[in-house]
Amino acid sequence: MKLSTKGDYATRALLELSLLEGPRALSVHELSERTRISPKYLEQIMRRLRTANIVRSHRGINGGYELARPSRDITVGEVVRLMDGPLAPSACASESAHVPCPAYRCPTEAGCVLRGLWANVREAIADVLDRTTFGQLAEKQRDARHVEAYAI
Amino acid sequence: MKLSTKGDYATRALLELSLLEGPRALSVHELSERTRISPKYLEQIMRRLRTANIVRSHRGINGGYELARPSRDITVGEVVRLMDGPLAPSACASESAHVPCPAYRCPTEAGCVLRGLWANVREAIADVLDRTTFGQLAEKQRDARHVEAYAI
DNA sequence: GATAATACCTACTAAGTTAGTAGGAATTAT
DNA sequence: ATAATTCCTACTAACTTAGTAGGTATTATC
Repeated sequence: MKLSTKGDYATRALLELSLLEGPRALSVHELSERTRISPKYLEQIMRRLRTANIVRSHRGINGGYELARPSRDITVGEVVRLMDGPLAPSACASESAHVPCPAYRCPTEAGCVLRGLWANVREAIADVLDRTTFGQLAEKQRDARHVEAYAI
Repeated sequence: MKLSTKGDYATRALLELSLLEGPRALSVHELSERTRISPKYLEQIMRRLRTANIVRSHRGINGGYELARPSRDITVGEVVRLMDGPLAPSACASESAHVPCPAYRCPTEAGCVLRGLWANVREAIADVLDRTTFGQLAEKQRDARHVEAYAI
């Protein structure tokens, strides 16, 4: 049930953008330094986020990427699905990319209790990821740093 | 967040064994016919389930595999972890195979909000899979067939 | 005691996926 | 004009997956 580096890195980059004050853009170069992600690889990830309309870009010198929407309107679920595919453990239990059992690996679709189970798992994952926005994550991170600063 | 065929097939085979009346064994040959899983591949899976003490085997003619414990004492979570590894999307959020952030891919462990998120996902998945036993699944499947029989 | 069906074990492999890297074209503020 | 940027396609090494192959050990039955 592992996340790929693409999903991992995409969420990190978006969190970084969400932490910026106001609508500000960062270049891949800056983003890669802050997140320690290989710039060329991060570049691919950012472009994919752009075509999905999660970030938008400005080209040329002083170019970069910024969130296409307020961070509170971008869910982690949306991003993970984009980078890693459907959340369901099995294609037969997927909402976004359903494949009927006979076309998948099940010999018998009717009354497949396992499908019900995988659907429950999918539901549980989606419940967490679709309710979590980058706005929430950024807020939490800012709070944590605040506490840290006082603790020193 | 996909399950591998190993995890998929292992749960199918165990459900098949759980559906048997009383403590009865099935050979890999029989199991593979019922589940339509390649016998040689299924054999490997069954042996792995044996070393994990989920099934036990009898060798020689009339040999086969049977559940090592009552089906109500075998959880899906146990089986999925065995075949597919930890449930957590990220190693830093894993309970069974934790890897601290700095040793993983995070530059900064302290106050990592993403780790908290992945831990929530792990928790949600474990909640479903560790509470579901093969006894429950078998019961549901029997009920479903009952209904089906009446419906005809 | 021979036979046949079984579990056990190790090794191999083809195909697919992952996690990048390489190199250049188009764009744009200065 | 320059330099920093995004954009785009292609390539690749390493790893993982999903099996297959071939043989050994065991055991109920005849």
